[in-house]
Order: sequence, then structure tokens, then C-alpha cells
Amino acid sequence: MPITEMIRGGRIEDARALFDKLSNRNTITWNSMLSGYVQRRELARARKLFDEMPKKDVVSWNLMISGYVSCRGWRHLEEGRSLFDEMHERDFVSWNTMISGYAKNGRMDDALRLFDCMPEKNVVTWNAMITGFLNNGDAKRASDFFKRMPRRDAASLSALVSGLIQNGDLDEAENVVLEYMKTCDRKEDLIHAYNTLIAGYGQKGRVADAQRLFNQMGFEKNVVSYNSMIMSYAKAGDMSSARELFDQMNDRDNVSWNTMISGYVHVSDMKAAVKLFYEMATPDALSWNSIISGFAQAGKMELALDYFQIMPQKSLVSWNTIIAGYEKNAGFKEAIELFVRMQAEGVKPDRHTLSSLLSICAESADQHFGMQIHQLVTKIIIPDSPLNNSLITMYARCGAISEARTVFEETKFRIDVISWNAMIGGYASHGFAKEALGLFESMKSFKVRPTYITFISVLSACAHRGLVEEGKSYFKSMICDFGIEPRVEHFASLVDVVGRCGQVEEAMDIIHRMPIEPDKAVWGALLGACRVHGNAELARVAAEALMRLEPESSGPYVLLYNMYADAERWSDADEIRVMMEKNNIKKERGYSRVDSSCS
DNA sequence: GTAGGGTTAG
Repeated sequence: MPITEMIRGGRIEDARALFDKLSNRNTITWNSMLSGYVQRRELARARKLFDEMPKKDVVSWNLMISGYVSCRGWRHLEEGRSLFDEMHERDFVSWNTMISGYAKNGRMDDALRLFDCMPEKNVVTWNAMITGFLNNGDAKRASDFFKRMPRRDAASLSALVSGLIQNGDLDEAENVVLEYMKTCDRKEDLIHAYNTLIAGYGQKGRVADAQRLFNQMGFEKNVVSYNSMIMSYAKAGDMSSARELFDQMNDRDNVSWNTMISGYVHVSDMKAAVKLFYEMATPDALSWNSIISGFAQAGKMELALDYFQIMPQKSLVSWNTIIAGYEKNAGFKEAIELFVRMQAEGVKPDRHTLSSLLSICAESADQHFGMQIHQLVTKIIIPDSPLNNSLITMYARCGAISEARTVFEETKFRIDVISWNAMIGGYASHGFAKEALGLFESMKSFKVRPTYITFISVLSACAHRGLVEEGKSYFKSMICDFGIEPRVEHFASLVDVVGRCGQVEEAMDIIHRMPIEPDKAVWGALLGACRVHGNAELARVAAEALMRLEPESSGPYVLLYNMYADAERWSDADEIRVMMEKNNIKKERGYSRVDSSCS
């Protein structure tokens, strides 16, 4: 079926052209086309096709429903539901699609209602409910459902155990496994579950618990058990214990080797990583990639590139690793050259590649190149939220606010909090305070929960505009309505907006009452305010704090000196000059402001 | 061509 092939290659328009040309189209042809639109979340076109279909089978209905329910937003969910209600004969897939649609949108009550009236359930149904409960923070009911299941498979157990681990309910996960043990006669499933637990404990940094289970597994350990335990040690940075276990192993697989190598990379022990790499009989792409990424993380791009050049079978991940390495190490030119080479060698970029490149465009404010990458994004990738967010950030950093807004609007069906943050931050950093705050209000009306990052932009927008009452009230709302602990950045903006309006004493008071250590942005904001409003006493306090934080910077000295000079307090001014000489501070030419973080 | 999940490296 060439239509399917084209769709898989992202060539939806070609697929449509072929579809239109076909003279004998059966229901499967129609469904393939429909599935293409659904995959790309092109709901309007999908629906048009669906309505035009001469004959629909149950798959057509299911496809259309799944299109609706996998798009965020209650409207789509209801649209899917009404199709579901219209259906004459529903199969397992119809029910399960609808149920998991509710579950993914956090509507477990609706999911439960459907579940209850579903005449016959299969494993998928139960698992959908279990993961639904887990993702919505109801681990208790997830476990209950698991226990109530008439027939469990290994997937149900894995889903529950790994979900519980993700949620941090490790003890409950262990209980479930122990419980399952009693009724389980398949040894492999049990080892599997134990391994999941060990890995889970390892992921959460509970090495002692991982070790306890590992020792408990006297009955049978397989390679994965060892690998999981090694991973736990490696995760905790305990490479000597990891090594001890690794040396004990009789038959190691590539995962064992690679876990060790990446563990060494993780603790920046490139010498050990490379040594092991050379001892390996059959290093695979992953081993190479670990070494490359290790050197990249260490900033040694020449070495990273050496390994990249000689590695035999470069995977897409290898290209992505080296490109991301250059991106992180400000080698923008090299990254772009490699990208060109990659394409010349016929390797197609994926979302990781494009995301690195978009970061480069954002960092270097290269809108022209950014637009080229944007083209590629729309051409070869199903537009998804993370990439759209990178696009929004890229345009915003380039100062192309209206382009950023266009992408933001196009994203709206799959919008997540990061998109909102990117757009609000874009407005805020370009001085569009009104737009930033307006967007923040509509974000709330869409019931999207703001994060601490949202509030950094919101507060900085208030600071920019001198909206002191709004700033204070947003700060309060952040804590009281959303339960977000204020971070130092929030305090910096609060001090900035309060101080800027002349309430310098109150700004000082805020600093005194901060539960966390103020940083240079906080003190800088206060110092800036003191300078503008001529409060030499508090300026001295702020400047002295800054001197402690940044002993080599001349800014605070100069500012304080100028303030004393303006007030004709010559003996104080002279004291500052002496302090500068004593601490060997060089006055930079034309430097009369503190630094950009206070402006 | 449609639904859940699929233990260890990245």
C-alpha cells in the first residue's frame, strides 16, 4: 500500500494526490488516508474525508474517534463521544479508544462510567484504566483495579509497577509484586517484575533498596537483573560498586558494557569510559555515542569529533549527539556544517536534530536560518508540541514576535504549558507587558496550570511596566492559588517592581523576609532602585552584599561612589575609593551602572 | 488502516 508508505514518510500531500487519482478505492484505502490525517492531527480534513466516505466500517469510525480524543481540549473529546454514541456496532477498540481518551484528558469519572457500561472488557481496557488512574495521581485505585482484573498479563504488571515507581510509590510497587508472586506461576514474569523494581529503586536513588531486592533474588537472576543493579549504582555515581558487580558477571551483554561506559561518562571519568570502550569486543552505535557525548559534555569537541569521524556505522543518534554537542559548546558553525553533511549523506533529521538547530537559531538570533528549519519541521515532522515550542522560542528570541504568535496559534490544539510559557516569556522579554499579562489571563481561563517559569515572565513583565500592585498580587496568587514556591528569580522581580516605584524600604523588607538566599539579581534590583530614588543607606547594604557575591566586579563600588559624590559626601566617597584600591578593583571605563540584570 | 502496555544503556 504505497499510500501508507507515503504517509509514513511524512508525504501526506503526495499520498492525497495518489488517493485522488485511484479509480478503485476500497474502504481500506479510505481508512489509510483517514489515518494519515488523524496521525497528523489534521482534524478538519480528516472529518471532511470521513463524511465523504461512501462506506464506513468500524475501523473508519474508530479512526475518527481516535483523532478527536487524542487532540487536547474538551470540545474534541465531546465530538469523539458523540461519534461513539452514533455508532451501531462497537468493538473493543471503539470502547478502549474512548476510555483512554477520557483517561488521557484527566477525566477518570467519565472513563469509569464508560468502563462500567462496557459489556465485555479485555486486558487493554483494564490496562487503560490502570494507567489512567496512575497518570491522574490515583495510585490506590490503580492497584485496586489491578487486583480486580480477571486475567492479568505481564504488561499490566509492568504498567502498574513502572507507573507506581514513576509516581514515587515504591513501597506500593513492591507490595504489588509480592502479592502477584503468590498467584504467579510464570517465573519469567516474576524476574521481570523484580528487575523493574530494582531499576525503579535505582532511578529514584534508593540504592540500598535495590540492593536488598537484588540479594533477595536468590532464586534466579538474569542479565537484566545485573544490568539493573549496575544501573542503580551508576545512577548514584557509585562506579566502584558497579564495577565490582560488572566484574562478577559471567556473561555480559552490550547493555552491561554500555551501562558501565555511560556510568563513567556520567561521573566525568572519561579515562575509565574510554578504557572500557576499548576492551569491549563489539562496541555498537550506542557505545560510540556514549563516548562522543561524554567528550561533548566535557567540552572536548575535537575528541568527540575524532570518534564521530572514525565510527563505522553512524546512526541518527550519533549525528544528533555531535550536533547537540556543538550546539551546547557554542560551535554553531560546525553544527550547521555537520547538519549539511548529514543531509548530503542521506540521513534524515528528526525532532532532536531540528530542536538543536532551532536552539542555535534562537541563540544566535538567526531568523533566516530559523525559517529554513521551520520549513523542514513542517515538511518532515508531524508537528508536535515540543518542536512547536522550540519554534516559538526561536522566533521570540529573534524578536519576530508576530511569527512566534502565529506558531503559537497553530499549536493550539496540542498546546501545553511550555507553549504558553514560551509565548508569554517572548512578550515579556521584548517589553510587551500588556500582551504577556493578557496571555497569562487567557492561559488561566483555558485551565492551564502555570509553572514557576510562567511567573518569572509575568513578574518581569510587571517590573518592566512598573505595575507594582499587579506584581504583588501575582506574586501572592502564585503562592496561594497555585502553591508554587517562589524562587530567587521571582523575588528579584518583586524587589525590582517594588523598588522601582520608590518603595525602597519595602523592597529591603522583602529581602529580609526571603526564605532563600538572595542572589545578585535581587541585590542588583535593590541597588538600582536605590540609585534612582537616592537612598544611599540601603544602596550601601545592597552594594556590600553584591561585593561579597562578586568580589571582582567594580559595578557596586562605582555606583556607590557616584551616589556619594552626587550627595557631596566626599569622605564616604573617598572610603569607597580606598576600598577599591585595597581590594584591587579596576574601574572599567564608562561603567556607571551595576549590570544588565538590574536594569 | 484503529485501543493499553512491552523490565536494563540513550
